[in-house]
Amino acid sequence: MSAPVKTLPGTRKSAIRQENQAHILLAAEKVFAEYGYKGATTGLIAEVAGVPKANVHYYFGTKENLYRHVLEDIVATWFAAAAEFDSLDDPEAAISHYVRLKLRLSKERPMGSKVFANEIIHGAPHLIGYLQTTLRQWADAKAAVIERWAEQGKIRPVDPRHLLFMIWATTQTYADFGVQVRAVLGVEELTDADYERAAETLTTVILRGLLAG
Amino acid sequence: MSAPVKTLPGTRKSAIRQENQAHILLAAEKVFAEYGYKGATTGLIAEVAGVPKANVHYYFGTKENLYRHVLEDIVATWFAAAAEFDSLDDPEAAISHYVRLKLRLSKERPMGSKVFANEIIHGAPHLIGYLQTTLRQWADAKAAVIERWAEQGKIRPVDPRHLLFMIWATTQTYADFGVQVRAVLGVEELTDADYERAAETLTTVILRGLLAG
DNA sequence: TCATCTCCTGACCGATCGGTCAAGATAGGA
DNA sequence: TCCTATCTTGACCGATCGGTCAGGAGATGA
Repeated sequence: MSAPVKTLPGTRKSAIRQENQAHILLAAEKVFAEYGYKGATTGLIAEVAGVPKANVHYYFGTKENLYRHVLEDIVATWFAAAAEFDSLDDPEAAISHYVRLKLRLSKERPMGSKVFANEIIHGAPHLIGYLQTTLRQWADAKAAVIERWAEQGKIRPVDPRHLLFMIWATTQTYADFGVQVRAVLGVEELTDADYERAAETLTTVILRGLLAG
Repeated sequence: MSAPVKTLPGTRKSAIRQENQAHILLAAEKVFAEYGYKGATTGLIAEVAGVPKANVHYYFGTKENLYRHVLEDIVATWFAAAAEFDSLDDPEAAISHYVRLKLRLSKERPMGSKVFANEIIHGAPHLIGYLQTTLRQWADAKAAVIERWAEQGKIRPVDPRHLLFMIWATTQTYADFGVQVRAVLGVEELTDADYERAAETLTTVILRGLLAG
């Protein structure tokens, strides 16, 4: 009776609401990854999720808002994973661990990686703030750790940020450019052994490239 | 009077035709890179090219056909560049040369790289044949060269294809993920010095990781 | 000069998409 | 049981987009 504020109904989290939102989010991640933001249609997302199109708009309002939720979900997952980087003092263990972690994310959540890649390629209109604040600070912190390793003689001097780009690029390529990887390897799908081989190659080359002596 | 075949008029290359097509292709590469295939509109491409929308369709027929031309242009450029890889017997010179070459392409033709990346991320519907034939054969040939290096003791044994993925990913990330790179480095635009620093880091880490001893 | 291509372009069309809406179905606490 | 908030859905709408077309403007060679 008081203020008829135009919010999405049901801010409270009913069981039905939570479950439907989760289904739609999962379908949206898949469709956004496969067709891009513009190419994805709310109708197709609804179809994949197994609900009428109006239902998608009932729960998320606009396509833009749904996309934002998908992005936030991905960023949160990745950021949680990134927290494990500096838990170790030993560069060999830390980098090896981080590379394998990122590689596992590429394998288990390729759709999320593709949505993120798409967003960045197109200028990161929704994530530019995140890149310039949170991610940059995170990278600064990691760079400090890497530089300390160099000072302590644990690794050779290296530009820490370019090293980070290197790790990100080499691990995410197995998700984002999966089709190319499969074509070159001549396989239908990457097996656990393929991923292990990738992890072995990446960690070996990078660590040998970094470690002193 | 004979066969009224429905082809695009003027297969002959008039000066006007060539110039207009070049303008439109350039604009299309930019718009496709920025907005993706679906997100790009023929109207915007026309506006960027400085011609009426009908003119775009006059020269290229469909959006799909225009996109195909843009892709072919990019693939041709990249493939021409790739030919320089095995011109050298020395792994250090060959890899260093190839990395710097790819990095220069990322710097000078980032839009093309983005269009290509977009195509691959979305499953490469137009390039799957190219990936499975031309690119795969090229990669096989390069893999043989790399394996010979290992047999000759010039480098340590390494999976040659994963090494290629590594080089591709680390160099192209400076074009495709340019926004992220700039945000982390805290700069408005990458300078020649930034690219030199990237080249130095990449070649150093990879070569130290590869070379024996 | 005339004929005949090629080029140019505003106006238009059908299809599709994001989003709305009204009305019915359902669930659950009092 | 009844009431109310939430959920569900087909039908619909305005906007936008790819593509078409008719007809005028230029160019070119005979």
